[in-house]
Amino acid sequence: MLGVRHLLTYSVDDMGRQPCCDKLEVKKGPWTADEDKKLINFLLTNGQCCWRAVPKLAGLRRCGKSCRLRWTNYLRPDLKRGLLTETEEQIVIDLHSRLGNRSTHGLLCVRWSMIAAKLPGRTDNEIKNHWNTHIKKKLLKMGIDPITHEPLNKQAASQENSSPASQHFTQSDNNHQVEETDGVLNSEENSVSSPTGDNESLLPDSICSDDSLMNSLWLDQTSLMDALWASIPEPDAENNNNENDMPLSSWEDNSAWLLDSKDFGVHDFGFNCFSEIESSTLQTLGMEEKGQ
DNA sequence: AAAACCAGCAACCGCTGTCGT
DNA sequence: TACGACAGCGGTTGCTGGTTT
Repeated sequence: MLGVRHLLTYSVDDMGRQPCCDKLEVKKGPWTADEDKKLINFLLTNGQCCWRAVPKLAGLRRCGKSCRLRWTNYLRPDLKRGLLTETEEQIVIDLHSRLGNRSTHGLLCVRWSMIAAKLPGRTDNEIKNHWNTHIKKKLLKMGIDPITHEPLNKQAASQENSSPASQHFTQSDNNHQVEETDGVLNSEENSVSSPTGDNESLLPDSICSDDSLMNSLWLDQTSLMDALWASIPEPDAENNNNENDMPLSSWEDNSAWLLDSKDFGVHDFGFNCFSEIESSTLQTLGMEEKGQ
């Protein structure tokens, strides 16, 4: 880290928070194949380091943040490409029902990163996009509110009653309805793992306004989540019947999309064999991070 | 054939948490 | 303890390609 950081020219005048990049000279918009090539070459050679220094060192006129995003969401070799499978979708829906709408100040807040962590090769951005474009509509079509995961008709009825407290007690019933309707969600698990109700929106105002109580609820759920995640199978293990979803055993397998890329070839990156890089790169990444 | 509309996705923006000094 | 740098996260935007009129 220090090795890279000393390359940056800070001065006393720089005191105060700097913008993450020089807005005037930074390029925005879609990445070109050449930029991708530079970034990949740099990261494979040097490993991930201080992102702010990456564009400078890699010869890119990009914001460090932009480089990180491009790498993590698109260029990372261990990414899966293509649409989410049915199994993956189900996991996303299930986790969303438990993690979604977690809010500290009444703001919508979905833990996409936590969901993504359970889907190897998928990024939070990808899952978020897939949710907004596909799953949301799917659920609405099925008559399920994508935010609360309650059946829409039931929600409308409870809204008519306009009693927030009454919503809290409809959760387990709703889960059963979901199972009866489509069989997608395992409602028994849902109800067991969410004894307190998952969504703040389902809780009475009096409870939501009680910080200490909400904290304890959250802590309970956190431990529950640990147990839950341990019980969730890795999607790959289940998807063997799907030809598009064969388990990818190695970096090389996961990089198939790179080999197929029409924009640039493997040799453009300056290396010939991904498998050689797989171990060395990962080692480098780890060592570089430690060494910084 | 052209314009309007729509859906999907990549990328950006702003905020927050963490770490180092 | 305060402050700045940085990485990471989630919501939003805007571009692009496809479809409909």
